[in-house]
Amino acid sequence: MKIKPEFCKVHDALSILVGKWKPIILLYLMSEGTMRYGELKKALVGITPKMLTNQLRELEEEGLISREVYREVPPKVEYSITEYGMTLKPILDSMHEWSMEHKKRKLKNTMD
Amino acid sequence: MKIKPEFCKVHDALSILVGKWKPIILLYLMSEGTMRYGELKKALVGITPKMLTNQLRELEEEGLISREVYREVPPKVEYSITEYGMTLKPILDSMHEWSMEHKKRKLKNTMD
DNA sequence: TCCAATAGTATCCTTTTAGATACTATATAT
DNA sequence: ATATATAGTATCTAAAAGGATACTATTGGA
Repeated sequence: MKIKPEFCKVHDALSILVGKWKPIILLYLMSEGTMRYGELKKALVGITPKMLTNQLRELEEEGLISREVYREVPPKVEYSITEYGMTLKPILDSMHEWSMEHKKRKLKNTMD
Repeated sequence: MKIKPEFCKVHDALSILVGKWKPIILLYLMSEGTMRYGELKKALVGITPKMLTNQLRELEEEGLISREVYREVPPKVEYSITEYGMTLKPILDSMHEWSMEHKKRKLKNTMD
């Protein structure tokens, strides 16, 4: 059996999740529900406005988060996780879980 | 609460899985158990030898696959999934599952 | 003696992703 | 009239990931 990456479903799922700040943004919104642009910017230490906007747009594009603009001055924009985005939670949780074990394992190996 | 990507466990897990061909290689070895370099090369349509070697080395580095060299000519090298690598299977399976639903969803949305 | 088969390396180039930094629009409060 | 707060854009640069292509070592068999 032959295959190309484009036809690999796991590859697809990963490509939606990948981006230096995407998992963190999702996790934040999953636990907070809603956050303003500026709040996210403060929480994500080191992110540039360009990257923040970019990652948010890509997540929105996939329907994982939603963007609500309040027509005020100064501007107010709120981002929240969608119901659909929440369907990713079990996957993120199990990755978190797995990663903790992986770290332990690596530590043990370097001690031998 | 503030956070950097390096301290995000999900980010860590992803960085192990990411690479254009890594998920496919893992899935192959999970289902086949063992494959030779050349078999993988044939299966992974379009991969260059450099990339194949690179992805295999990185997966080996993490302990997810193992490499066995037979001292023969012409050379024979077999790659297999490790027991440890198999612990990723539930995660890959759920990503596969999720991705199929995601595709359906996208399709439905473009039809509206 | 020369070729075939296998599992790679080596080198150079292109594309993608991310970082740094400066700038913008606008109603409100002073 | 000016400064302020917020949510971004714009532009340029650096680093990482991936692709194309040619090359190598080895030895048993014709």
